[in-house]
Amino acid sequence: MAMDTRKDIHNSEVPVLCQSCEARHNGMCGVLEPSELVALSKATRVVKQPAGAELAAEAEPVASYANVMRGVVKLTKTLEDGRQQIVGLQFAPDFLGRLFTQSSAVTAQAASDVELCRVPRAALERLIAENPALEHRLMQQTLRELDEARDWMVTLGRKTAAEKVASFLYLIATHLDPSKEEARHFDLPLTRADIADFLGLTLETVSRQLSKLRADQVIAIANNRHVDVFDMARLKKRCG
Amino acid sequence: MAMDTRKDIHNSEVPVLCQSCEARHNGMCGVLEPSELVALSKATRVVKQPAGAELAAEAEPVASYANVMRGVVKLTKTLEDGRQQIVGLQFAPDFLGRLFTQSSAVTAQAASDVELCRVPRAALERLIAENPALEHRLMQQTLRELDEARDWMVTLGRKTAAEKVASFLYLIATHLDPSKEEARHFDLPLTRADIADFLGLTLETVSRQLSKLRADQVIAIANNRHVDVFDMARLKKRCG
DNA sequence: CCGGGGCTTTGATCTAGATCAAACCGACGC
DNA sequence: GCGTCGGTTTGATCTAGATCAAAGCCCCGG
Repeated sequence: MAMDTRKDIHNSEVPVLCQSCEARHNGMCGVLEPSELVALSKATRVVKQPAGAELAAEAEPVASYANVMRGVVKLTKTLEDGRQQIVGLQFAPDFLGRLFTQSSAVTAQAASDVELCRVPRAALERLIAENPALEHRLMQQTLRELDEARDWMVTLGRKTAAEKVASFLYLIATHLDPSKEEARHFDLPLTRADIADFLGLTLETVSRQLSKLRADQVIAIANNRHVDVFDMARLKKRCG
Repeated sequence: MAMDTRKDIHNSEVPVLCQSCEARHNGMCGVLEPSELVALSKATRVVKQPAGAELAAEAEPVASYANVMRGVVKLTKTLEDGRQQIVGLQFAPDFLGRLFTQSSAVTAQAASDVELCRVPRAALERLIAENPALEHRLMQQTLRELDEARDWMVTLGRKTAAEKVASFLYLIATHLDPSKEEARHFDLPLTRADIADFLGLTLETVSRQLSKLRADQVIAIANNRHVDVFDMARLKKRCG
């Protein structure tokens, strides 16, 4: 079909649900031809999940992959005695799931209310096998996630509590809204306890450090969740 | 060539250097046809580097990728004020390098004496573009590295010093010798200072915890570097 | 045989962040 | 309007691990 070579000029052949989807622009679906997208969309299902919903459990088989369309998903690992660590946050339009293995090594939980586009395992794996460009795109995201995980290892292993909290705020400011490079205003997608689990701290320490940033006029916080960053450069400097 | 379909039965067509190489068995070269291996081997070069040699610098362009053939490579990140974190260790036959980007996000340094098989950027990227199986294999390794990075985030964020040191020893016991699942005897590839940088501790704390494991008869240490694990199960239990 | 330089161990003290405890705040149901 | 409940803040105290300090060990070179 001649149109296939002009997929970026208009998208009349693209499924309605996909037309405004972030994954179509910056996510994995951007590499699919309209015909592939139509075929894939027959197998996908958009689902909404409330904050707190468990999307996949550590060491449990997962029947489907997903793209995050809206909201934030947290990936956690837990030691036998209950100590918990958040090992990653996924924002729209990130791909969600551990490719090529039956069960996930992490627990995935909705941090905020989320909207996911679920893709059955088999359908996606078939498409990957047929279309190397899709695997390439997913490889790119995986490499980015690995870079980010390693950055975070520095934060966990070598930064002070103050630097950790500043780093967290900066991470959210740069990742929450896919349309902005650095957002000055945003709602925190995590509770203080979750932030602590992401930073390797206690919730009391997180709260104290946020209070300090507020006292120092770097940020303002309204309703516990809403953050205004007065001076992004100053916040960045505090990241260590 | 009919032989191509029988590449696992014998390897008379495989370059001499590759025949006993770990990468040919468990590394990325395992997916290459003999003909591809011959072509690739024309561009590769085996190099030895002494412990401490810098193989790639953070934010500096890298001219080639490599496979680790022998020894251990440490990947580090450094904050402006000099605080350092080791964000990964690469053992034979791991692939070394950040695909699809000009410059590395980490510093790569030989932790022990190492032997590398260097592949020029362009040659490998061309081969990847031609052979999706190779990208698939590299994707598998990248996913495994991501899993390991996330496991380590739990260690960094939530474990005690004692658990961190035990976890490090267990990591080495399971990764250093590609032919063994769990080695009871091995030489530590890192100094106490490096171990500290990997665990987010000080070298004094590492030393104290090693002394404690020795006092508790979990391990013995000879010549600072050589470790004997008396009871692997007990070591594992101490990993938290 | 002696001296110096890495690396490591061990000891004494200090402190960032944990833990324990109490109060606060806003939302919600009754 | 009032109690209660999840999440948060703030305060007082405690402790794991950092920091500071001093040997010790091993290897190498003279």
